[in-house]
Amino acid sequence: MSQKPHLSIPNATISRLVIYLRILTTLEREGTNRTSSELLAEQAQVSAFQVRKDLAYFGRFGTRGMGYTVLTLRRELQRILGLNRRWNCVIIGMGRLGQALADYPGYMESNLYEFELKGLFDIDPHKVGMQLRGITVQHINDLENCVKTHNVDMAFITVPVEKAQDAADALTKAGVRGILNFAPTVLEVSEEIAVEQVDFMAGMKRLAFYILNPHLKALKEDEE
Amino acid sequence: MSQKPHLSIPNATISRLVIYLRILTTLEREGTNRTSSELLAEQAQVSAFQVRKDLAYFGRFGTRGMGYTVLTLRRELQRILGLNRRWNCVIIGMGRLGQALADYPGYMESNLYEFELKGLFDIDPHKVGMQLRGITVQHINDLENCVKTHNVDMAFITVPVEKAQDAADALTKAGVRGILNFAPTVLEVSEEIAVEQVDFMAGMKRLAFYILNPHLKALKEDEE
DNA sequence: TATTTAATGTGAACCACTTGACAGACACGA
DNA sequence: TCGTGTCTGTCAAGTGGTTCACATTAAATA
Repeated sequence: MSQKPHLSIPNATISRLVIYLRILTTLEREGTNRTSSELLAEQAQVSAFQVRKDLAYFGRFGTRGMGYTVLTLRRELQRILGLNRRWNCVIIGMGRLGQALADYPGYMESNLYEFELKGLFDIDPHKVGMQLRGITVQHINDLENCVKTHNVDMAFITVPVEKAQDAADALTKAGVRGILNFAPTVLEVSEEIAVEQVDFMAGMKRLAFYILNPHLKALKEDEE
Repeated sequence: MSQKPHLSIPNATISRLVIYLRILTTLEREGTNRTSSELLAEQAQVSAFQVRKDLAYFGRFGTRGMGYTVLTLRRELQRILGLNRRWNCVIIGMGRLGQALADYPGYMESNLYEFELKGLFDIDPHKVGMQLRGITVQHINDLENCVKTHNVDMAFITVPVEKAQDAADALTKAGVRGILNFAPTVLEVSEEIAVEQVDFMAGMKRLAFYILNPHLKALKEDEE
């Protein structure tokens, strides 16, 4: 029915919802109509309890005795995660990683379009003016203007680590509501701005630890 | 003193250790000699209790009344995480992302060298033979040979999502002990192989949710 | 050497998340 | 239409991680 985020929802639940959605999208593409908490659990490598519990935070989506309709549950998860609307994005930092992200073809992966790049930014005058996917790289000074005119919701920070906090500050000032931070540092931002971290070097280091300590095998994922 | 991983150590603790290590490395570079749980906590955006508890899983590294010696604690964390040795790595999938990773300059970031690329692989004959950072791209069939001769510890999977499980299977067969998976899918691998996920699209989707539900502001990180 | 100060290390309390078990509800078949 | 089987939704129990308070210990100073 309606969105009813109770008192609190585990962080890990959100990560898993993203995984369930991915599985459902694949099932749908394969032409499967029905599924169950058991099957979803197997694919996501969690328990069936967990799947049902995760879904229960947001409502009732199945029919007892029958399981879930793939199409319906996929739609519901998409709605819950906010992926039934378009999210306007910008990239800050047009180094190698920023360019790769700008060129990434998979932003509009589902039937409903999800993420759209509205601007590319760098501080280096040599980078300004470059064209990527039909978008011209602008100077960081023009960020605020772009955010206002295009209603930008979120930004990806792909600048060198020592510039990441500056980028976050500029984004805050410009009025962005969420940041996906690829720089290996903990950003300081105001309460109202959501931050998610994507850090592959940290992943490598965790991996090193778990290879050395196999008995502490990761019990769950999170993410990122 | 010695590594003494008790019964179990929280997953999140390992993620935080990586962050503490990063902070200590920066402090050291800035010439700071001493620090405290309070200061580390502030930088890592966790509580001082948490810092001390996390460290306590592995031993005693500070002096009461004084705090921690940056140099010592940095070394200890490096040892705990297994970053005082070299890790031999390969990349599977020489698409855009694989190439960017191969070209990444920061693998040897600390005084002790940590990660070293020993091979690059792809299934596409057009990619085989390419040179990146002085390494020649090989066909996936030569993976096992490379793993054996170079004592490869871990691999990065950067193939398209539908090929990721095949890559994981090949790596398992070749005898790799850890996988950093960039493909948006949950890999099925044997118990003994550690897997860490790096998934920026999942990060974007979580971000969308948290922008829509600001009151559920992420209380901690885990990265992924 | 005694005293003071300061910040660690840790056992216990607390809280949140996961696991479990089962009642409830729906579809299907007779 | 009634009975049966099945799988969801959820309340309760258990586990694991975080928070807390404080005793402990080391350095500095007189």
